[in-house]
Amino acid sequence: MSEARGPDPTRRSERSRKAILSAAMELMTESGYAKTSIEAIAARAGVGKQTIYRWWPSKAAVIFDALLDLTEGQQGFGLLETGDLKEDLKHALRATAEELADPKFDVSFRALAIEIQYDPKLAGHWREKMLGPALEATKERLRSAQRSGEIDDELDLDVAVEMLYGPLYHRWLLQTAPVTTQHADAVVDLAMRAMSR
Amino acid sequence: MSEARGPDPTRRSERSRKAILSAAMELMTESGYAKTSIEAIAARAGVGKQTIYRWWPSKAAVIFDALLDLTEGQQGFGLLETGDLKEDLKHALRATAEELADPKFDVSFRALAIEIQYDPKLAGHWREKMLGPALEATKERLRSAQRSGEIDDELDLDVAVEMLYGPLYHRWLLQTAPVTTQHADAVVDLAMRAMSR
Amino acid sequence: MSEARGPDPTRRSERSRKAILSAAMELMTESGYAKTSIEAIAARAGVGKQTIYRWWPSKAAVIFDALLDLTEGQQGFGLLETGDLKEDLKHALRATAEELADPKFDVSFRALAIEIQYDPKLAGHWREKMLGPALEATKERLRSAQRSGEIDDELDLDVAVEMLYGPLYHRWLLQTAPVTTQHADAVVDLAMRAMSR
Amino acid sequence: MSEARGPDPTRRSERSRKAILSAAMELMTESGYAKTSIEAIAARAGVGKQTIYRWWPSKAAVIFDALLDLTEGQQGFGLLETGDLKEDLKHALRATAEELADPKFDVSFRALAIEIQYDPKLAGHWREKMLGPALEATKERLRSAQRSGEIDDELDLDVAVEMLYGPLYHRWLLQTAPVTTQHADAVVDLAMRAMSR
DNA sequence: CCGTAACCGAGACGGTACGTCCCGTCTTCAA
DNA sequence: TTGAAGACGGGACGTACCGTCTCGGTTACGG
Repeated sequence: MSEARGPDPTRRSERSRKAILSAAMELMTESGYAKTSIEAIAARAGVGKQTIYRWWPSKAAVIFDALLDLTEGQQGFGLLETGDLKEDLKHALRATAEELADPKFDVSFRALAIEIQYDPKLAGHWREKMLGPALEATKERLRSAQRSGEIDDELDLDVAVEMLYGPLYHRWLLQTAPVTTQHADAVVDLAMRAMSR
Repeated sequence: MSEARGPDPTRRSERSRKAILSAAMELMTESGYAKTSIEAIAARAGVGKQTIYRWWPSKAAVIFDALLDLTEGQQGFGLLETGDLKEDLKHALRATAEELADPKFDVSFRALAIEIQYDPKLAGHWREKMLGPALEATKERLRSAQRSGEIDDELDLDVAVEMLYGPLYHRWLLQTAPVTTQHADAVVDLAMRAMSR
Repeated sequence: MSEARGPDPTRRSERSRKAILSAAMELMTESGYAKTSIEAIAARAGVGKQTIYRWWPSKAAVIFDALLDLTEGQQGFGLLETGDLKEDLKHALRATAEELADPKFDVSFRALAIEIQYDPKLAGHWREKMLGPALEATKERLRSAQRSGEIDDELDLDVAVEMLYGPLYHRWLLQTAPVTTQHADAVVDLAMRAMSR
Repeated sequence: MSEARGPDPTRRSERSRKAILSAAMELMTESGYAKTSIEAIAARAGVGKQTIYRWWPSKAAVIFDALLDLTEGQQGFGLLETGDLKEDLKHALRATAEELADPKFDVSFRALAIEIQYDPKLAGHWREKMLGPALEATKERLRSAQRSGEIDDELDLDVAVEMLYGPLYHRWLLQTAPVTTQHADAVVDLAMRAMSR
């Protein structure tokens, strides 16, 4: 999010960047998105407001970077390829379920899910950096399963991926029931029946 | 949302109620949730701010009622029961897809999906009045299909319902692709393979 | 200064008005004009900033009203008419000298003397309400002295008045020497020599 | 104003000094004192902010130097000594009147007249370099007139000088009427009546 | 049929946060 | 080492809304 043209990125203070990102995350979990003001982030981070406005175009962009920072260092997005498709998918979906159940993630993720409605640039970053990798990796694993004959090779993989992750997001978004690893397992078991042959 | 204790509902001005709700909807589609202020709604509706605060506890509650008002008069939530399960499900999911693709719905629905995070009372109404009926109706249709032997009667119907609606919401929420009736059909076709026998 | 068109003056809070004016005066004497921010006035007065901006167009306008409030209730501007012109003038100039020497007055008066440069509306009020009355009263006293033959009736009274007050303001503005009642007396004594016959 | 201890004056860039001073003057006449920020002066002069802060302690000090620069090269402050006191005084006062009527001078002079209230060091320079010379020269001319018997040798020359310049400054400061050479003449004519014998 | 108690429109109030401008300091790099 | 450039922590600007409050006016009901 931080590629603004004006200021000189080589002179950027890494110290401030980190302080801002972690102050943002703290405030999000403590008080939620609406009450997390730029002013409060700046104060908590011990930084001038301008230093935030210089490098990020909006509160949402700060949260986005903070969330990326949090995710970073996590697994390399590639799915396991143990030979057992069902287990590999369960592994992936359990990770997603845990993320969605983690309050740190939950609050920020949900907030960004709205903001992308109004901010096309943010929406792009969101798709490319936030969701794309995991979804693409899953699709790739399914492609490999098609090659090995485990699943139907006529299958529309986009819909298949949605059938895997969709139920989790449905539960999470609409708060109809808690998102758990058991639920993830149940989803994979059922989805496999649709994909087989 | 309008059951607050203090004021006397019998003396409530229906004229103001309607003006507020439609002003709210207008502003939401014109400018989005964040910029739709109570002040602006009051001004647009030709109403004092207090008249809003008297009857609704928050902006989200106003939007919620406005959205309900919009949905109202739509189909009676019960699913068709033509004997052809696949067609009945397609009918239902196409309706949902069209709603999600409708900007009027989109903006408000998405906004409320965040707010329920912070407002448990709203979350309750949301589940009961907004989502519950359609989801429950679908579950009921699946139960009837179990009874008639069309689908597996060991099936976990909660997960089955999520497998139907989840892919639509996934696409819509994450903006990975447009939500269309064709997509709804594809989802039903695939999900049927998981539910059969 | 407070005749702005927008807000309804009948609903104005007298309590706030007074609090603002005296907070402004306090801060002026404590910290000077530059450091007297609207924000600080509002905070000290226990008032929202908007309440200041609603009724005054600028910081200078607030100070102006505060200064007027201070002056108000003072002598009725009319000069004494004891029959002894020299004594009457000394009475008037001593009062002016005391004002100029009073820090409360000094700070605000000097600040306004700049601001009128940029704000024609303020300049008008300044001439009409702040300076005009005293100057006009002095001129009137001189006119009466002309009628009674005490002073030359060819005299240009505008210049005569300036010759009385000018030396005091010169000293005060340029800080060349302290402004005292003794100085006022000396000025009157000398000026009388120019006006006589 | 430019004698700060730290930096080495022999290495100072004359180019920058001039650019800063004239940028300051330009901005003062274009936008007034309040809107003439150090940042704007630096930008207009094509100079880093530090170069200003290195050599001047405050915005007022820059303006002061800029104003001195402007005055410099003007008449050598000494009053004419033609033998005709009245004409010599008129010559001097007309010059002052023209200065006060010149917008370039007006804006800066007025601004400094406030600042000296808060900055004793500046006040000193102001008295010594800005006002002192002209006032002292006038006093000297009056002394010479006392010696030649043209005017009363009991006269308090400080008050006499104030009686000459005071009316001009009074008009200028309080904006009661325009300051013109005609006015200067009228003042001298009247003041001469007080000083004679 | 006449108070009187409510809702209503309007909007002033004490506040919080916005996004911007500028302060004065500090750091980097070129000449 | 000076100077151009500009990032930094910070303070104030003037504006937009927040949610509460008070003000007339206008129904509409109970004595």
